[in-house]
Amino acid sequence: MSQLDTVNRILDAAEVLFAERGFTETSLRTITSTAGVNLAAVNYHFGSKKELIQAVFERFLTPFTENLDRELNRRESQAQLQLEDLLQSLYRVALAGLAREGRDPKRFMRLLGLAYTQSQGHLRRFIVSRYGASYRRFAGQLSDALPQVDPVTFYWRLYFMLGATIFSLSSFDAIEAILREDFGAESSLDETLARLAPAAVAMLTAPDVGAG
Amino acid sequence: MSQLDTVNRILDAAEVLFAERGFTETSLRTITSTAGVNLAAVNYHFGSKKELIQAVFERFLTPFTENLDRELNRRESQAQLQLEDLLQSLYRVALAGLAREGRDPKRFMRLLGLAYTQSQGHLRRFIVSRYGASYRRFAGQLSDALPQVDPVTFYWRLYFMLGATIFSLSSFDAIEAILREDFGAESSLDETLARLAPAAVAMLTAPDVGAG
DNA sequence: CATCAATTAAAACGTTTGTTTAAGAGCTGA
DNA sequence: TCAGCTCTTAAACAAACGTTTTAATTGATG
Repeated sequence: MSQLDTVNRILDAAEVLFAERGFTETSLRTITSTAGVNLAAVNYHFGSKKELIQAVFERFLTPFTENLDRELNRRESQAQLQLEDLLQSLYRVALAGLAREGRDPKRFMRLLGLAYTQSQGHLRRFIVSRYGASYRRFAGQLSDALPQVDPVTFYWRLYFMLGATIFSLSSFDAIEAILREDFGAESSLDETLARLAPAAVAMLTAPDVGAG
Repeated sequence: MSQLDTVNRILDAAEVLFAERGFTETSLRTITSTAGVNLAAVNYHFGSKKELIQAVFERFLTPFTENLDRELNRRESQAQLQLEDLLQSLYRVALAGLAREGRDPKRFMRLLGLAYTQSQGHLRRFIVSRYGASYRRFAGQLSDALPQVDPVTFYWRLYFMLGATIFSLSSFDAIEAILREDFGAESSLDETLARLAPAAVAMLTAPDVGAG
């Protein structure tokens, strides 16, 4: 087993277990025994548990933001500012790009949800410093497509949209199971994104009552 | 110090610390030293850490659902099915009711977010079994106010709405700090709810493209 | 084949965790 | 006043945690 094997086996196991249980609830012993490697391998290859967590996110977020940036470049050169298209860029191009590389987009959203809600200060700092530029660029193009919306209102709605997206997609399997039981209706991720995009657009473009 | 004092001091400390750090990241020793009581008091009065977590939620959710049920009763007797009013019931009556009883609605939303995202199976079961009826009743009235929306679409949008609400309100302080820095605009919870309600309405009533 | 660095392995480290125990204190009612 | 119950206290428990150490093993290079 080469070094690269060991590192990837650890990342694979950690990614699945973190998404299932959270960071604190997943011990290094569970990760290493699932991966079939020695306990000390984590500290040897990654340094610490914190750095392993960051590495798991790096493996997800780097291709994701690369896909997103490519799409934002394409859009910028064409000066298109269609709102629904922009969300489709986020939802389809970036997520489908992940899927094409063999990474589960649902697991990605689940991890992203954890990054927001589990109070891991180091992780938030890591993500902001590493991927904050792409996020601000996307938010900027989104804001440009909504010139009629007051900036403060826009940013609140951006967080509403993020919440709706991260929350529902990170709990996708649970919600899907409930709907399947109650309505016998199977839902795919693509189908859910096709529901989410127009709902998000409606929320972003709602008449601004100008609270405050 | 009476027994009731000890119990309440523990609940007060646990509520704040859980909301700040999460369940696993908060030790019983931190809770009891913050509360100024003996370590063993938690196991004596509550039985275990899990039951303490449930007790914290019970103290929040019981008055919240009571307020909500009262409002739903009032609406049912009047046969009003105005969508925006219904959300205002949830947002203002229930949350403002909490505030009137001295309980911080922001902390409540933060805890509710944790309940969804931190994988505490026992807590989810506790909440569903105890407060599921009120939730289904609210969802039912909301569904009745949207007769034109396909049931499966409705339920997905319900989760989108829950996500937007829980996510943005549970991170209220963090978001507010960012907006204050970037725009110098202070945001109150009431103001944010006044932004959230119409955004949620717009999302729920968006044209149903009928995905699937 | 011998050498040397990189990697793996097993074991132990010191902390921290939730929980339990056993003794003490404080109050109540007879 | 004293028995009896409730509650608090201090101490200890075993288990689990992340990390470190030291030795064995591997694989490439001279």
